[in-house]
Amino acid sequence: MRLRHVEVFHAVYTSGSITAAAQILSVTQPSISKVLAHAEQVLGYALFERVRGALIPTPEAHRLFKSVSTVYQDMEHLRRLAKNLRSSDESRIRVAATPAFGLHLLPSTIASFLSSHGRTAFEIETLHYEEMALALEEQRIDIGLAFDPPQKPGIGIDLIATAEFVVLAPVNLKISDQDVLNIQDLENLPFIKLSGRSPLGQRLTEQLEDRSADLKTLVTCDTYHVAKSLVAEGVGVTIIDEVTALSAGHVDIKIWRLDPTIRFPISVLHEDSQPLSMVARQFLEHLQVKTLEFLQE
Amino acid sequence: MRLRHVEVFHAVYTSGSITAAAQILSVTQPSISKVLAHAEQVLGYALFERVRGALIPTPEAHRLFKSVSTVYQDMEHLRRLAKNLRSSDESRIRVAATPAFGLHLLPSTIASFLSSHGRTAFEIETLHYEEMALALEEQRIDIGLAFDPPQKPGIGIDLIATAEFVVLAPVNLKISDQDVLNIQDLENLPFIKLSGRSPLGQRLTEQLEDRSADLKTLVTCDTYHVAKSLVAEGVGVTIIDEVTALSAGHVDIKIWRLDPTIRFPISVLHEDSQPLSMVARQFLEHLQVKTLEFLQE
DNA sequence: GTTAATGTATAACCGTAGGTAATATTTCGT
DNA sequence: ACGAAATATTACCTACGGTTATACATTAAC
Repeated sequence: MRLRHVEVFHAVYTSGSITAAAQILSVTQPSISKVLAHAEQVLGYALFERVRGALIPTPEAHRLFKSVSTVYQDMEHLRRLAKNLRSSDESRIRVAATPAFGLHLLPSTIASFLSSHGRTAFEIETLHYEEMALALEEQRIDIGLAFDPPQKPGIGIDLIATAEFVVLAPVNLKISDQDVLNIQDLENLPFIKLSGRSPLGQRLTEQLEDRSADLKTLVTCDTYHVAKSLVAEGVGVTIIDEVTALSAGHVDIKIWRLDPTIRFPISVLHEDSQPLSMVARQFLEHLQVKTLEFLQE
Repeated sequence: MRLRHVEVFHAVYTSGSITAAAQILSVTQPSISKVLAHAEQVLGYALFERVRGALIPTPEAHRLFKSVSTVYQDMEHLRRLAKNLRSSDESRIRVAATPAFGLHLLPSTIASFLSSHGRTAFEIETLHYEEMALALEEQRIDIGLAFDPPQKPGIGIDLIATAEFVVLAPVNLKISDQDVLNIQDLENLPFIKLSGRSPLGQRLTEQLEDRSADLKTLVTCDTYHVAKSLVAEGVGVTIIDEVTALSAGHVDIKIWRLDPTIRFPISVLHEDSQPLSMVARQFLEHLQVKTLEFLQE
């Protein structure tokens, strides 16, 4: 069984038709017909039942598909990695960040870094954590910036700062006279919750459970800026990371500190086996300074 | 990057030489030279440094190798699966069992099954659990027989019996006047421990820790029959599954029941998506009956 | 029932990746 | 200096996977 057989089988199985598979793989239909027939011949059994023009996968095809899929995906992964290894430009920094950083802190940091380090090229992506780990493995990015990322073999994590959760509420909503709130103060207000899918959302959910807070969750979302916008619209209150909270555009919103505080790390991710370039390390220094400044406001 | 590039790169990287790689892949040396050169050409960077005849992997090669390995392994897995799907003989039963079952209970069960079901063909393998799960996925076997197997997606587990741990001691060793022992009775004796690598060994280790038993472990081993042989040789005492304990050849060994008992399941594994043949289901019936008989002795 | 539309199979042809054998070249050990 | 061992180069061949053109089968439309 050749790789081409795998690719063709995968395309035919997922598209359900030889003609469609041909389009996916950008070749002509007879080519697919022939390769598929050849595959069935070397395997010794049929992969599809040709019944009245339609292709129906045989039981064997169903069994094969799972394994074929992983081979196919791994091969894609390998191809991307191989491609990204080609161009290693020491004066270019490829950064990925979660949306929380990407929308404000990272751009302003890059702007000030560029003013002192003239000709450095940047590539920026906003990714969620899972894709970030993959992008690092594939060498598509040099550095990732995220809250509280889970450990992964082959990926190094450097702590650059810690931050805390804060409460966001519409500016006209009077919750308390104090400048700090505790979770109980929020119990009767409409609450906007961070999804448990992200590491940070998970950490918050755990903490809320530990403190047996009984919040009235109205909306759940996984991008922190969305939660912030909802608050600005007056939908309800939320508990959110400081970085998003302090980002530009917080008219109509009041920020309260939380008591007791819930802290979390801000970390930089990079591939263990790939030493960072000199510029990249300088940038990380700069990022740390700017982050600390930003949080002190 | 074609699959052939992956195969050739993998062979050269692992063998460290083009000539050796050619032997592994059963082709001639010039072929490898050419394919490797072609791979480097399409990738756009060198994979090996040709320094005085020797091939030294470049940093890029090291980075690629990990991904290449998984593609390679997945492809092997797929090829075996594809091959095993070819020949599905309804009158043949392919069974794998851990050594504990394989050495006595399984052979005697098959013998008695054959006397009533004339022309059934059997294929038997003894495997540890991890390989068993793989063999099921690859359709190399129809049924697996194991103690307390961990759940795995796609693999069904049927309980056929439960058994308990017993103490084995050399026949001349006087431990207690009772017919049952508790763990504390073993505390000053040389102990032979089951490795925590197998599910059963792990379960035992946990139980011993829960009961804070302070045993003097002299030898650790992962095949239960080895522990039994060590006891027969007078090396020490062990706690072992009933099935191994009751297997043939237990002269020189005394079996004690344990109090309180530690029970564990005996289960049959099979692929969820692959319905068992009629004969296979009859065999499982038979196996269950024989197992229960065996444990009642 | 004929026709149009859509999808698959077959035929004839072709370029190239990947195989061969034979030979040159390089480096190491003695 | 020379033989042994590994890699590179050359010339050649085969078959896999591509092409176009066309035949065939099934469904939908009228």
